[in-house]
Amino acid sequence: MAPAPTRAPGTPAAERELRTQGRRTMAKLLDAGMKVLAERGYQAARVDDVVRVAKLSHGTFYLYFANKEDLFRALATECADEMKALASTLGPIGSGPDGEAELRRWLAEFLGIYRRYGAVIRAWMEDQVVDRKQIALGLDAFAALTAALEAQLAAAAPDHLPDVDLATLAMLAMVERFAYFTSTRDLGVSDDVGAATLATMLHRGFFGAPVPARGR
Amino acid sequence: MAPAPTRAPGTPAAERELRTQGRRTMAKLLDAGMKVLAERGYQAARVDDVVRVAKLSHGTFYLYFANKEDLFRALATECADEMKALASTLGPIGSGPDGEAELRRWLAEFLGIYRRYGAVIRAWMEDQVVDRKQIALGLDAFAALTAALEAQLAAAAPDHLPDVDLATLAMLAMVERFAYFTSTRDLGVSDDVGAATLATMLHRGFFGAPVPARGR
Amino acid sequence: MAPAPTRAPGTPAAERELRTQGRRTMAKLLDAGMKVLAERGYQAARVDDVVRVAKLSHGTFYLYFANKEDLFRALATECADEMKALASTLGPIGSGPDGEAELRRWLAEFLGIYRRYGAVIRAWMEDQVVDRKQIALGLDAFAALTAALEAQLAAAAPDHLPDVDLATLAMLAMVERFAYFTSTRDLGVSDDVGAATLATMLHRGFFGAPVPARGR
Amino acid sequence: MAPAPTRAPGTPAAERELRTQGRRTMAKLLDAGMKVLAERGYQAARVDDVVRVAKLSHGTFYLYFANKEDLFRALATECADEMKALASTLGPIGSGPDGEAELRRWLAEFLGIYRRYGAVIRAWMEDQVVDRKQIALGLDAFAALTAALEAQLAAAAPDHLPDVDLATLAMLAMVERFAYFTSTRDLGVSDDVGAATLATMLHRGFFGAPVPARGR
DNA sequence: CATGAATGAGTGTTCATTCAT
DNA sequence: AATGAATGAACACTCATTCAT
Repeated sequence: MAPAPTRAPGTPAAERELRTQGRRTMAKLLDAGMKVLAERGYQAARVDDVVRVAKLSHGTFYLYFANKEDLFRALATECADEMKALASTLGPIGSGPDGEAELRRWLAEFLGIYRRYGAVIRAWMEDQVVDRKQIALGLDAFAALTAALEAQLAAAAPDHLPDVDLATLAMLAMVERFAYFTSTRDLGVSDDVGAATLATMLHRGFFGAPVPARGR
Repeated sequence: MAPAPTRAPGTPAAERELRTQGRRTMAKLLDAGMKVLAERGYQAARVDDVVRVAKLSHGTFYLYFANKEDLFRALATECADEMKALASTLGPIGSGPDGEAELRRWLAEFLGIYRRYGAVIRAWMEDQVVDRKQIALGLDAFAALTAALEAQLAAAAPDHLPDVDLATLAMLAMVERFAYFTSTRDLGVSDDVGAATLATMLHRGFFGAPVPARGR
Repeated sequence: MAPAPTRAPGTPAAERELRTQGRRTMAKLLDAGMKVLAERGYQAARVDDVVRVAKLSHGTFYLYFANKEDLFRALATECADEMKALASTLGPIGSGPDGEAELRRWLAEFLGIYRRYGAVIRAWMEDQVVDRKQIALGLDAFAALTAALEAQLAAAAPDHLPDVDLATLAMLAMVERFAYFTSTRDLGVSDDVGAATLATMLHRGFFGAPVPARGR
Repeated sequence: MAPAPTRAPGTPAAERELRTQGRRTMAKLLDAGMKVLAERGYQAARVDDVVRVAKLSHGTFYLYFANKEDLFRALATECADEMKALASTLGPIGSGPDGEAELRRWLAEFLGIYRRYGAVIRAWMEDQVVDRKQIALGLDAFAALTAALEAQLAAAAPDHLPDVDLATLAMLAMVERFAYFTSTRDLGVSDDVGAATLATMLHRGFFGAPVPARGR
């Protein structure tokens, strides 16, 4: 008899149960949000842009998200989840060819995530975010990556690096910027080539891989 | 007092001749602009903030700059000049201790510039800038740095790096992010310590410096 | 199931014939409407609130009422009917104890009506209503009350009051506000006590009842 | 030399020092606010309406008030001040002609205040206000009036009233509603006539004034 | 009969820029 | 040379109402 546990319309959809169409609309908004974030950046992203890209009306947006922040928070959560999952997959990186291969594989995966969530990651790195919860999500995700990398770095290069913490930070920064440049500037660098180049440099610079003999 | 050469009020001061007081006011605005840029970031910087920090009125601002962009353009010009000057001072970087020392010196200077103009450099790196002229200024400045670094990198490591272009880009990115983190997050890292750490890593990772033997 | 008499969906139910369930739904909406009106007031009452309280969907509302106004008009009609019925029951109010008793009885009944329809009455008194038809309903209902009171007042106090019209108005206003305060502020005053107090004051102030001798 | 203690533009004017023109504009906004409040009521009052009446632009409004609430708070403060001042002027009200005269004088003053601040007073009485500070202002002002009236009522009629608290409340309510009706409905009742009628009724109903002998 | 979804006009607020003094 | 004041376009968010299922 009771007409089902419907929530108040107007309640952002995170707390409602969505039907097929509702879920499709939500996905449209998330996609559009990601697109707008990538194009305009965090501060300049307008709800207007999002709904235009999603081909929906202004009002519909607020049927699914409490406000602009809420949409970005949802994207940040997705991204943080992916990054933490990625962090857990990093295997040992010795100074030999196997180590470089593992590094290459891992970096390629990172570049893949960056292709979708780059704008979110950038927003974290560049301190564009004001919202507490989102900052926390970012710190969390980065902490996971840092921990994974630092563990391998410490194992591989116990003493030739002046400061493992700082080195890890530098590595992460370099990886992120590299991903940014190769994904936004049209450098014509594929994920695979990018990952390989980056892996080589990092392997030598941080993990103690030997530099091939000069000349020949 | 001066009979003629004054322009109509509203003409940005760049094209007027300034007396002592005028120059002082202009300097106040530039300083305030830099401060606000550093605190708020490019997008969030408000003319309001600038004039409040400069302790001047709203109207005065537009006596000296045609618009917000114009102020930031002026700051960008200053910054580009410093960076190009810095680029021209980079000496040869061999794989020995002299090379590392030169690298360290140069990086320390860069960190110094970053301390004042970090916000501008960041705005360039992070594509926050929309204004064509500013983008051009940034590309120019970065091109100078890139050229200087790439020249030394090519001389030092003719063939052990897969892609010198990309490697240079990665280096620059790393240096900038490193500067950013050490200058904004309170990591308690002095310019000197930072430059030393960074120099060591770069020297080994890019310039072919040998890694000290493992263990001992 | 019923072959013909159903109207196009969207036609407010006032003009449709309702089955058992339909009548139940309508009652739910009216109840919810009254509740929301009481809590939020006329202007702030949202269709959203009404359907949430009624545990029905947004669409359903418009199956029964043409619009928000329509619901409130229905409530206003109910209330006006009750008030007019009440008006017709007021008996003579002499300056003796019988008069006071009659006044007390009548006021108690009024307080009862106010308990359910207070929000509607208040909306009338406070000119919150914009809708012509509702205003007319209110004027009508108040006219009935006024006429009844004025008749008794004129009979009881032919000449000691400066202006019978104005006095009646003042009485009504006082009664309404009294009902409002005692029903919303938690003054812990029961309908009976309230009616008694009010009756005493009105009886003396307007109907010429003697004030008991000072002292005792 | 120091260019004066100017505050940030954008800071609501309550905290800035205003020049002649600024003060004029502020007054315009306050007047317009009062007018709109009276016409539209608290909830329906739009900033748009206020600036249209004041013949100012939208942006100007926010130069003088932090937001809509802030304007109404300013009006409420003015009103509360007037009411508290009025409360302090109420003299003894005996059951003789002098008492009635004092009551009449005081009521006439109240009606005067109501002519300007009626909309604010009504908003308080009718619980239209949501803002905490404004509610507090209203309670304060009403408490002052209540205390003044109650003191005189207690002195004049120590024991013939069933409940002095409730009686005071009823009196106040009646006075306010009376003021409301005579000031909004076009009843053609001047402040003086209104005050006289009201004074007579209250004097007899509450302060124990004798009712003139029936008939003659 | 009922529902979830979508819409768009309306409202409060911010901020770069112009103007009169 | 400097200032206080005014402007209006842009943007976030709400809510009565309509529609497809």
